[in-house]
Amino acid sequence: MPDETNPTSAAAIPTTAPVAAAARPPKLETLLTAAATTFATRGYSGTSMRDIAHDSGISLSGIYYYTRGKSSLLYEIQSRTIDALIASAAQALSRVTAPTEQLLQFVENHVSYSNDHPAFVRVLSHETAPDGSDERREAVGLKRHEYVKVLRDILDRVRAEYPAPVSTQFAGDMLFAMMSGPRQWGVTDTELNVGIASRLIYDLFVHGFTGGAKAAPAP
Amino acid sequence: MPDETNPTSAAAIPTTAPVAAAARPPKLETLLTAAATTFATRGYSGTSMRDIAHDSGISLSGIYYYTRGKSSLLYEIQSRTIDALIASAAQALSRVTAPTEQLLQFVENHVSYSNDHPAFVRVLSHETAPDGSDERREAVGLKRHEYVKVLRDILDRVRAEYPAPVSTQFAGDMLFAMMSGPRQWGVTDTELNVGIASRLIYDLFVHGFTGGAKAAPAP
DNA sequence: AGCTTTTTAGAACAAGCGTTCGACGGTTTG
DNA sequence: CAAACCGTCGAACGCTTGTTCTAAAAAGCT
Repeated sequence: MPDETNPTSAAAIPTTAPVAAAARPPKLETLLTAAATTFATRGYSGTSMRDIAHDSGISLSGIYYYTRGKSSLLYEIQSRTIDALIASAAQALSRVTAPTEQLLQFVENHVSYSNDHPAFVRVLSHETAPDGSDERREAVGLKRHEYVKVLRDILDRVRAEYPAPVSTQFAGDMLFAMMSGPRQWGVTDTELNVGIASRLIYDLFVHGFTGGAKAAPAP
Repeated sequence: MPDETNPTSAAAIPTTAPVAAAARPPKLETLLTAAATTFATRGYSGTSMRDIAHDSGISLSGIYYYTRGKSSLLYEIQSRTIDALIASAAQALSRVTAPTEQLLQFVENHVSYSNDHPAFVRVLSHETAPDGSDERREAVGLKRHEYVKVLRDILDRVRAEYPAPVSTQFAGDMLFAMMSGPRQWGVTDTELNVGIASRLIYDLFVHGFTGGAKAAPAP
């Protein structure tokens, strides 16, 4: 009986495994992916366990063998996603040292991860469990804050080199808004290359729409 | 029997209305406000008609006297909001002529309206009816596009005066993302003055985080 | 006063919800 | 071979959902 909070699944080591063992992902993975996709499109409350069962190919009651329930599914998705995001960012940042270069790395990492796992990131940033009353919500919130803090520290270091018209906190939130967008309003073409998109966001955020030209309207 | 699609409610003109007639808003208004607030906090699917009944003080069945059903409630909220947003923006823009000044006016108008009616704007930008299959969804989408177009035209005019590193469409979406944020990530203090907040967004968007300084990391 | 129209609300409806239960076949263990 | 366990699923449970029905109270009119 596997538990969803199992750290690293002490599965039996296949010493002499069958040769043609297809390397298909374990069912928990399939389940979480299907759930994330459905949550992302229909919303948490708009998704029924029967929807997830249908989309994942697992029977309704079978889901409860792998997870404790609907809210646990959401928690697991959000928890894994923010963990992966933090780890991925840390690795990306270790490659450069200059503040502006680290900023670009952070943006590229976030955009890239969002592009690879759009459903998971969307569920992380847009959904919240109405029922899942626990310290779980706070646990996710805490890690999210940790991730935000990483960005803010970078911005502080950038600010030390160049003048900034707004606070670090405010600028950080705005940058997150840009990176998390756009599934709203005009909906910019999502198929532009990750590197290019990251660069566009970076340039717009750092230099502004007028590209650093001296121009301000009278208040 | 009032109809929700009634254009301007041909109510009887109170020629000699009772003197102490309390000027409390008509019930439809109360209903829509309560529904918008609940939709904004619990989400469309997470909100039950009984929730709305409770929050509005109107009985469950009484709601169906004023509206056709749940999805109609959402449509009415979104439709009224985008209409008001367009009208409000048009009026604000008529006050100035210079492109950058119009841009600031647009931002101020949007932020101000979002501050006055946060629930309505949130429902407009974040919620969508899963069931409300109709030309209604497209009707709202069309008007939304109209509103987006206003911003893009302004940006085009700004671009004619100053060089811009990104496309008008992309920049417009990013600006909307900034203005619609932040109910995510770090959650910037929402209680800062509307005028100041608008100015911060404007400055960050136009001049960038480095305030127009010459600085770019090596790619 | 009566009569008609507008507005309210309790009760009930079928459908869908999250979750649990008990049993099934298949593999591993003794 | 029997026993224990693992993974899986159909069926059912109690409860909530959006919506409708019916009737009674409130308001307007003559």
